[in-house]
Amino acid sequence: MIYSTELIKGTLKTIILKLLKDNKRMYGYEITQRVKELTADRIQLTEGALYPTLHALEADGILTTESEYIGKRVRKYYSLSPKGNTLSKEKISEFADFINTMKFLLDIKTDIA
Amino acid sequence: MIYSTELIKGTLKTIILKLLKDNKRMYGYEITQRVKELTADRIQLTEGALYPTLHALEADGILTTESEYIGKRVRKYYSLSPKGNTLSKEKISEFADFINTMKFLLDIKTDIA
DNA sequence: TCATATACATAAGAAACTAATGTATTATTG
DNA sequence: CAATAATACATTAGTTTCTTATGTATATGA
Repeated sequence: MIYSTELIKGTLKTIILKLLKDNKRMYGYEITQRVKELTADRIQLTEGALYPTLHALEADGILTTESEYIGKRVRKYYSLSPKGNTLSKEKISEFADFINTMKFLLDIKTDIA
Repeated sequence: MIYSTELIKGTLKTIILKLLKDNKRMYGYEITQRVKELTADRIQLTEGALYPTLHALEADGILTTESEYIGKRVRKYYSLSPKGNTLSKEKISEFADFINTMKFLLDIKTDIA
């Protein structure tokens, strides 16, 4: 199943914050690949959405960056700031709560598997 | 918990289609009240989002309408067309699938209650 | 060597929302 | 019975956030 784009909207920040919570530091391209892999291609982040969001999170003091050269190519690593660490937890639990509300509203049964 | 607006984005159509699937016919204001009630005020649809969406769904042949006078006031009832009935099922199962993907991605445990 | 993958970035336009405003009727309550 | 809140529709300006396209450059594999 490929999700309609409208459905994924609003989840990008949460996804980024979750991955960085688990991985200490990641670079943009790596994030796109990891999400693709973890969701069996169901969610494919586009660069046009990802990079501006990363820049905004950095500007807000939620992410910090370190740039490194890999050969001649720059790679920009992102990490959670303390503020970002807090926000990460908040966003994930907000989404967990949202799931429960929507499951009730849409009368969706949990799979027992 | 009050959800961040970005989170609810993209779920409006699905919510409308689910309510109309269960209720045969409903009017706009009724939909806002029902959602508020069913979610314990967690999701509050705004009229500026709801009415244009209802109009768009009608224009797409997904919803049909009947206007009735209640006293001197017009009330506009919406119902699912056959096409809308199909779409309703699709949207709900798409969201159910999306929930599972996100639960896995964010490592969210299902509540056993 | 040619195509694909890696890796960053921006920018125009579209979609979908918020917040505000507008109009009008009906019900409640002090 | 006057004022307020609730009911019920609708639109619009502006914002956010995305898509799609484009741009630049290096690295890899066939």
